[in-house]
Amino acid sequence: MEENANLLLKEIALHSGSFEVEEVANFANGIKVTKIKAPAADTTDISMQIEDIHTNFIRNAGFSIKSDVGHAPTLLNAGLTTNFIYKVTGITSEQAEEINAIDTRTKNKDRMAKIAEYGGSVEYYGMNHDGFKRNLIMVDSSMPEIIGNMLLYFYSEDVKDCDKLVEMLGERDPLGYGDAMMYTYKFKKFLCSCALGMKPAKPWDGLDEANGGYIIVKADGEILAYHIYNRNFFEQYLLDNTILERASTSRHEYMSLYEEDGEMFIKMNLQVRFR
DNA sequence: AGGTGTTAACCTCCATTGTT
DNA sequence: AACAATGGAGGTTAACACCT
Repeated sequence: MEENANLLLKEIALHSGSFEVEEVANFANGIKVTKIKAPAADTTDISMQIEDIHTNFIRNAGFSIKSDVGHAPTLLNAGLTTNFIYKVTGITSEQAEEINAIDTRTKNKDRMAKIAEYGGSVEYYGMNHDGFKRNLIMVDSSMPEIIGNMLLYFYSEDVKDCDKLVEMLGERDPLGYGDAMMYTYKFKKFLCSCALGMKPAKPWDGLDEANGGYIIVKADGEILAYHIYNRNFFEQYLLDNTILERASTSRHEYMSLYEEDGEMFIKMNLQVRFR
């Protein structure tokens, strides 16, 4: 086991992209491992029996494994479901057409900049998918608005670190709490929910699927576990190590101005990745 | 110290794969 | 067909060593 694990780690570090390691594949087949990942719908990658030495309490717990050896993994994947809708005022149809035509490599940023240049203002309006909205409301009734504002900062001001974005929320206080802590606390709950099994489109029951926590494989192969028992540490880890990402605009159909009932809107997409 | 070329890391955007 | 998860191409930026 150890020999093959080390070999595989070495090979992964050596290659980029997809490749085959025949020796390890043969070994895996030999120990009756034919699938190398859990089904996409499962958050739990591995089940372990945890024994508490203080209470002798033994239980089975599911852990989710995230690896930094290859590409940075995602915490929440983008989809049409993760689009947020914004109302845009102060932009004419002609200007909108011009803005939509911007097709630079950094078109997200550039289009937002152009809207600002033309004196347009963008304001959170709603969510694209009622199912995801429901799930967010389950975490916190203000979550759609909180994340909606956060996304707006991300796309218009080019700040992507979650911890910085939460700080900005605290300073600007879009929901009028008068208390910056509120945003940090609530957003951590959101990240935690994602980590433990909440998916955008699937109605969430609020129960933790990966009820053990996370196992993180660092880039050098070192393994560390975040147990949900230390929930505060776990949540802090998530906040400190995640960024928002711009997913494909064509694929997820966002970042284009469009008119509906004489009013103008734009969609922005949410995707969270580890850094 | 300041300029310059090279390399590595990071980003952005898009694609693929497997599942339901 | 929609969704979740992850891979990958290729450009941009930062870091570094080297030279003047």
